[in-house]
This record gives sequence, structure tokens and C-alpha cells, in this order.
Amino acid sequence: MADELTKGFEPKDIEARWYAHWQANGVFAASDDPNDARPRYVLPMPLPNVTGSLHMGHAMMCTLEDVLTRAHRMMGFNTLYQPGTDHAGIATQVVVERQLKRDNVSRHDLGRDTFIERVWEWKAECGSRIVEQQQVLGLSADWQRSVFTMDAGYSRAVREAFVRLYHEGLIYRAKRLIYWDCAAQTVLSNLEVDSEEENGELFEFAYPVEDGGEIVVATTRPETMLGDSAVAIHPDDPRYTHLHGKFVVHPFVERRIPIVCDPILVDPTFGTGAVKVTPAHDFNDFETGKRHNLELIEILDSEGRINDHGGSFAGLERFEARKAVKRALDEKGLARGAKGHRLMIPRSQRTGTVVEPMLSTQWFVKTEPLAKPALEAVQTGKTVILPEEWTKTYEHWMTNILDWCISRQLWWGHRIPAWYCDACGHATVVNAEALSACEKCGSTSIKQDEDVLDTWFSSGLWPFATQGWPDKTPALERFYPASDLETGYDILFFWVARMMMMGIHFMGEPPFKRILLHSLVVDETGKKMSKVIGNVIDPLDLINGSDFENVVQKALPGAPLDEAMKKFKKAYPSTASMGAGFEAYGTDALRFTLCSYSPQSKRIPLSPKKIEGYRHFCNKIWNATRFALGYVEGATVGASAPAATLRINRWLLARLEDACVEAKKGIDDFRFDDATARLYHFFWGELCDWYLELTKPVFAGDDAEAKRETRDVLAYALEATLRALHPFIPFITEELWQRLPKPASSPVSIALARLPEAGVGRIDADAVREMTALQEVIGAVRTIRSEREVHPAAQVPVVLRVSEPTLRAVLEDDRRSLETLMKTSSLSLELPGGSRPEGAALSHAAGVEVLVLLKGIVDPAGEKARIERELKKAQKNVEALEKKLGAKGFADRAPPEVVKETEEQLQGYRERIRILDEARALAEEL
RNA sequence: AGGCGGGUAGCUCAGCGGCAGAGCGGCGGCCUUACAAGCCGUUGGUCGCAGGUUCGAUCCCUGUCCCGCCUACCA
Repeated sequence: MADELTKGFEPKDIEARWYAHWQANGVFAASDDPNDARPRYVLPMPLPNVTGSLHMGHAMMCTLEDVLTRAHRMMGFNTLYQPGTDHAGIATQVVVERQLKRDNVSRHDLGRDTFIERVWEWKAECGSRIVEQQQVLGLSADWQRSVFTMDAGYSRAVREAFVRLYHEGLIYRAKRLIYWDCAAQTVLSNLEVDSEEENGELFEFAYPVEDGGEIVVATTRPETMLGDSAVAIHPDDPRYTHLHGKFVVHPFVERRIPIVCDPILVDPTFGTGAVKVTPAHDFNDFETGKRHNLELIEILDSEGRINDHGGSFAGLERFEARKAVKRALDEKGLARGAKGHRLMIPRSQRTGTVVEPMLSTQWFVKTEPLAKPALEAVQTGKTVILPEEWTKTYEHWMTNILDWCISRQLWWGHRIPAWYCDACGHATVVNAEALSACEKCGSTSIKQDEDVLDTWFSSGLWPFATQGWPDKTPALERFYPASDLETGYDILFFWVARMMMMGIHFMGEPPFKRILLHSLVVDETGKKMSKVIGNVIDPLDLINGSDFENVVQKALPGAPLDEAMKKFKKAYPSTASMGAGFEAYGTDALRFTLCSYSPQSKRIPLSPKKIEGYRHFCNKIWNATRFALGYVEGATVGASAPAATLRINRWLLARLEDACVEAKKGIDDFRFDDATARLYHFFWGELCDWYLELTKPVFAGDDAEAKRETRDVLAYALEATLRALHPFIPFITEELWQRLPKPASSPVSIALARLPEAGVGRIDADAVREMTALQEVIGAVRTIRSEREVHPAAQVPVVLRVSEPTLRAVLEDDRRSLETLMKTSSLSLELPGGSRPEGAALSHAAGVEVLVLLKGIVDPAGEKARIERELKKAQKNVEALEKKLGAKGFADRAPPEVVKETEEQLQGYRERIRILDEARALAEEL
């Protein structure tokens, strides 16, 4: 540690070292001490799947959450970032089954108990990977408290919730039309189904009418006609009036099918205006069936094969059956042709297979009574959603919520605590892992429900089940409700809404004060990251660096390298200029980048170039500190800003104050883009570009008191700035902070130091105004030098003419600063109106006439062109302002200060024109 | 179809009643002893279109055209 800083910032060297330091010192641990008087900050981590590995979405989420966590810890809160992992029912089961398949074994071969053992083994092997990756990201979660949703305690909470809701009548079992995943062999909730538009066909065929004639219907799923129990027409459709009350004959099975009139289902302008009705396999038809009391004819088994109701088609797989039905209709002369048709195909999120609406007995949560208070909590502001616009989406969803199917035909998960009695048929629902007798008749011939609960049911209990609920533990008392919940907007309904409902129901108050939502991380062109498009980026490749070959193989597994490369480069145009791969940008650069995107936009187009830019920023911080370390040894750093008399020091402390206040506001408002932008600008644009440059002449000079003051201010401001930056870039700030002089009572880690807030610096309007004038004057000289192509090292005489006494004094006072930054050995201050030096370029800034003596180096034509350009600009401004001032009603209706300000602006531009006119005359003489 | 959001510099996006901003890029000049992962300067905009409210509109209102996302879908 005592060794010197390397010339450039190398993230790899420092990250692992400091994470170990934090862990060893218990920096992340929340306090259980009942006497701890600090306010609490609790943030439940959106639990990743145990099957998962870290992707960009996690990186985004984790970064924002860790910033919130670290910032609050530094604000003096007793902070709990509650980590954990989710057993992820379907996802995990699918992964392990796939593994078994390699050995040609199915889960049924193993049996339920053995299979579950296998899943646990797998979890023990691979379940910690995502946690390790989260630690690479620097997460300051309290890992000691990590919870897995299948832990014994958590499982007990899940059963308890089920049992209570059941006895309150909020959970019921019913036969309903549900979405069925034929591959995973389970029911899915409507949220686990994604519909995409795909090409299909609209197939038309005729039903013979009983008394002769026919009626033509159209369908995209011809095989479902085996389960038809009606043909519907619109009651007012004149084409079909003669068929009212008639029947058609099913061509394949012995069945008379009624023709019904239904104005809701039938749109007479679409297709033939006649619709086949299959109540057991279509949601709309199901409703129609209820209206007309139609027969429910199931034709599919759980694997998607036609069952006995399908007559001669029985046993055929559903897509085979489709072809067979079409062929058979054709043979009977009933086919009436087909046309191409775009339609929405519902697919399982997990297995990708087309899901089938099927009738099935399942467990449901009655959502309406739970949703109402969850809606009210947001409407009354007890829970706030940020960014605000999501409130409407939440309300819309909560008011249109459907009952929630919570049973799943899986083995991996929380088994439903219901036992059915063979003797009396009663269902015993109790919080137990095993049951020996029916609670009603005492029979021991009972059987537990085979199904498990939807994963979202268990994760809906997260904010309180992690703290020991249903027991009234001290942890539950202390850490419920949580403060914030941060997550992607895509699981607002899946998860957030569920936690709101469950939290309010079981705990009596909403689980969070704020719900903070971030957007989807997409590729540079705005497309969703997917292994089909080949635009997935592993965050660790950005942190550790990686050849594009490696990156691309992960993005599009199994594809030829050049094809994958082409797709990848197309998705990330900015990589074109990046050579053979990503350099090791480090965790800090990635985190800072992710924070810099506005949470309001719906997409976050990840740009590797931008990450590179923020690695440059880290390098800048590194080098600025390296510079400062050469001067700050022995500095006295106190808890508050040191006294300052020099203008540059007063100015820096004023800017520090502003930057820290703005950054804190950004954090408070969940506007990390504002916070990072302000800190970036302060550090680079103010501290480095101006302040450090201005300290150079001071440190090179021989005014001991000025040196001492500047040393103290530099050390103080840098130390404070690192603290302000720490939540965003924890590693580099810790590394540098440890090397700087700091207050005597500083903690073992910057992570435990205070976040700078109002009062860290000092408001000093005079210093800011005066420094701004200096900056403008220096800028004017630099512009002239640059446009005249004066070599940056060349010393050129400068004359400043100013009448205003205060400003004149400031310029005189900071002569040394001006000379350094203007690169002049000969600076003279004069009153306006003196003679015109030969070969002078003239400009104007902050009320000062700026003359740069360029005789011999000047290009008269270029000089004139520049002046003309500036004159034109100034004249345009004058015209605009004159028009504004002269506009009807402006003077008497606009606020006086606005009028005054406008007049002053106009004066300024007029003055500028006067000087530029002179400059033009002067240029003529060159 | 309904709901929500967006159209601002070449690109990605802030700003949302009172002189149009940032980062990246472009252009010109510099290896100036913290940093070439850098320094200095500079160029980019009828703020989607049309009306309205206002002394004043990128910002508020109405209409309109595009583009996303979500929900529900026509068998």
C-alpha cells in the first residue's frame, strides 16, 4: 500500500483486494443491536435464480441497488441490503432435466424424491456462481443473512401464507380454462406466456347443416374442430337468418352441433361471419360456452395428443392432428381453401412451446380483495413509484387483475400443503411437511396434493419471509417494512405487485416506501439482448476484458465465428474502433456507466464506447490523485472545510459544495444520471481543468502561507470528492482514499465514512463570480491563440483593459494565475481608451477588453473573418433581445427581474459589438 | 383495438414557461514534467408537423404524422 501509484489506472490490481477488506471488516453487516439508534435503510435484493449467471440486467439492477445501499450507509443509516436466491421452479427443473437427458434418464425414471435430491446436489455445485459474480460487481449486501427460498424457514413461511389464505377463502381450487405447457407438463400463469406475431393460415371448411345446405367457418387451429360444440353467427347477419335455431352435423364424430346467435363473439365483417366454437380449448369460446350453456369437449391430453373424444384421430400429436384433420376434410369435400394469416402465437416463456388453453383443476388466489389495498397504497402515496409514470401502469394493472393460478405440475418447489382424504373426500390444509390423518374423519388414507406452488407465490413473501415471519422476530420488527425496492419494470406485475398484495395482507402495511424502477438494458441499436440475435454481452467481459472472439462465441453459441462476429458488430457499432476486444474496463467504469443513463427512458442502449469513456474518467481520478499526493503530504484535514483566503481555494470549496449537494439530490431522487454527471463535471471540468492547473503556480511559488492553505484545501476537497463518488465507484475511491490525508477519526473504510452533503464546502458567490470572469478572460486569450495558431508553449504579450474597479482588482490579484493559463510572460492591466498597440488581436470577455499582441504571427484575413463571425452572432442576439423588449406587453406584464435581466443582456451585447467594431478597424491596420 | 411512453446537434440522450445543453463523434493545433486513457480551441439544432393559450412555448393545451413498449385480440 505504501508503494507508489502506477502511472495508469489498473482496475484488476485493486478490486479483489478491497472486497476482501470490506468483508473482513464487516463493512456490509446490518446491526441487530436493539440500542442502535440510527435510522434504518432496508433494500431487499430482487432475488436472482440459482440457475442463473450474471447478465446485463443483473448488473444494472445490482449496481443501482448498491449505490442506494452504499449512499445510505454513508448517510448514517443502519443499512440492510438483503441478499438471497430463488429456487426458480420451472427454470431449475428444466436445467436439471436437460442434464439428466444427456444420460438418457427422465425425472420419472428417478422418481420424485431422488430427482429432488439431484436438484439439491446441482444447487450445491452451481448455486453460488451468481453470488460470486455479484461480489465482483462490488455489492455491499449482508451476505451473512442470505436466504434461499427453499430453506426450511422460508418454506415454512410459504406454507403458512398458503394455509392462511386458504382458510380466509382467498385461495380456492377450481376447474378452469388455463394455459398449458405441453413440454414442461404444467400449467402457466398468463404472465408466463409471451405472444408473438407469426405466420399462420386461416383455413376454411364447411359444416353440413342438418336440413341441407352448409355453413362455412374459418380457423387457425383446424384440429380443434374435434371439440367444437357450436357454430356461432351474429343475430343480425341477414346471410344467416335462415339458420337460426338449426343444427349442423359434425363430419367425424357423432354429434349434432347447434347454431347459436352471439353478438359478442362474432364480428360479421370478419371471414365468413360464422365462427366455430370450442369452449374447452379457447378463452373466448369458453365464455361463449357459458352464455349458451354449451358442452365442454376436451380433445387433448396433457402431452398435447388427441384423446378419445377425437374419434379416429385419437393418439395423434396436435400438429400431426392438424394436418390429418385438414386432409380428412378435404377428402370429404368440405375444405374451402386457406389463406395466409398473421396471428399471435402464445408461447411458454420457459420452454418456447406453443401453449394450449385447456381445462384443468388448479389452485387460484382470489386477487381482487388483495389488489384493492395494494392499489390504494400507491394512490394515497404510502408507497411511491419512481419514475412516476409507472404509477399509471401499476394502477391500470391492479384494477384489471385476474385471479392468479398458483399451482404448478412440477416437482421442484414448495409442495402444496393440502391432503385429500380417500375416505371422506375432505381436503386438509395445514402448515405441515407431513400429515398422518384427515382432520375431518381421521382416516389415515390421505394423499398430499402432487403439485407445487408458483415461484412468484414464494417470492411474493420476500420482504417479510426473509426476516423470520410468521414468527415475530426482532429482525422482522426491525427490517419490515423495507425502505426501497429497486427492480426492472418488466417484473412490476410478476413480483412487485405480488409483494405489495402479500405484504399488506400479512403485515398490515406496504412492504416498501418507494418502488424504484429501471429500464431494460438493450444493445447499442436498441434491440433486446438475446442469444438469437447474438447481441448478449457478459458484464464480466467488460470488467475483466475479453477478445471479441470469446465475447462473440458467448453471444451466439454454436454459430460460425465470422457470422457471430458480424451480428455482434452490427449490434454494437462503437466496437468498430476498438481493436481485437474489450479492454479491462473494471467494475467501477461499468458501474458509473450504468448509473449515467436516465431511468426515465424506456431502454438503456449499452455502449461499450461509453464504458471506455468512464474508464478514462477513472484514469483521470487516478492521475489527479497521483498529482495531488505529491503536494498534500502533511496536510491538515479536518471534518469541515478549511479556512480559505485565496480565490482559487474559495472557488473550489464553493464548487465542491454545489457538486456534493447536487449529487446527493440526484441520489435522493433516484436520478443517478444527474448525480454522476455533476460529479463527473466537477472532477474533470472544474477540479482538474482549472483548480489543479491553478495550484501549480502556487506550489511553484514561494508564498509559504498560500502553499499551506492550498495544500490543505486540495487534500480536503479531494478526500471529500472521493467520498461523494464512492457509492458509484467503490473500488478506486477506496484505493485512493486510503492513501490521502484524512480526518483523524476516519473509519477503516471509505464505505463507512460520511457522504458529503450541504455544508461540506462553502457557498461563496463572490468567488464564483470572480472566477467565472477570470475563466472567460482566459478563454478569450486562448481562443485567439488557437485560431492564430500560436504554438501552445509560446509566450505572447497580453493587455487587459478594464474600468470596473472590483474586476480590475481581481485581475491584478490573480495576475499569476492569468499568466500561467494564458501562457504570457507579459501581462499588463490598463484602463480602456489607451492607444492601440500595433498588431494586436482584440476580443471581449466579462466586460474586459482583451488584446493579444501578435505582430508578426498574425494572419489579417483570418483575424477579420473571426471578428465578422463574432459580430454577426452578437448582432443576431441584439436584434432578438430588442425585439423581445419591444414586444407588446413585455415591459409591463413580464416579471420585473426578467425585464431587467433582458436589458442587461442587451447592454452586454451592445458593448461587445462596440469592441468588436474597434477590433475590426484594428484588423484593417494589420 | 386499448393503455403508456417517446420524436431536441452526425450518434446516444438530458432539459420541460424566460439567452437551446452534455457525452461521444467531426474539424484544427499541441508528446506543455498528474494524465496522449491526455491538453487547448472549434464546428454542429425551424427542439416531428399544424393550430391554440401566454408579454413570452422545446416546455402547457388541441389536433396530426411517425417510432417503441405493454395489455387484449378476429375465429
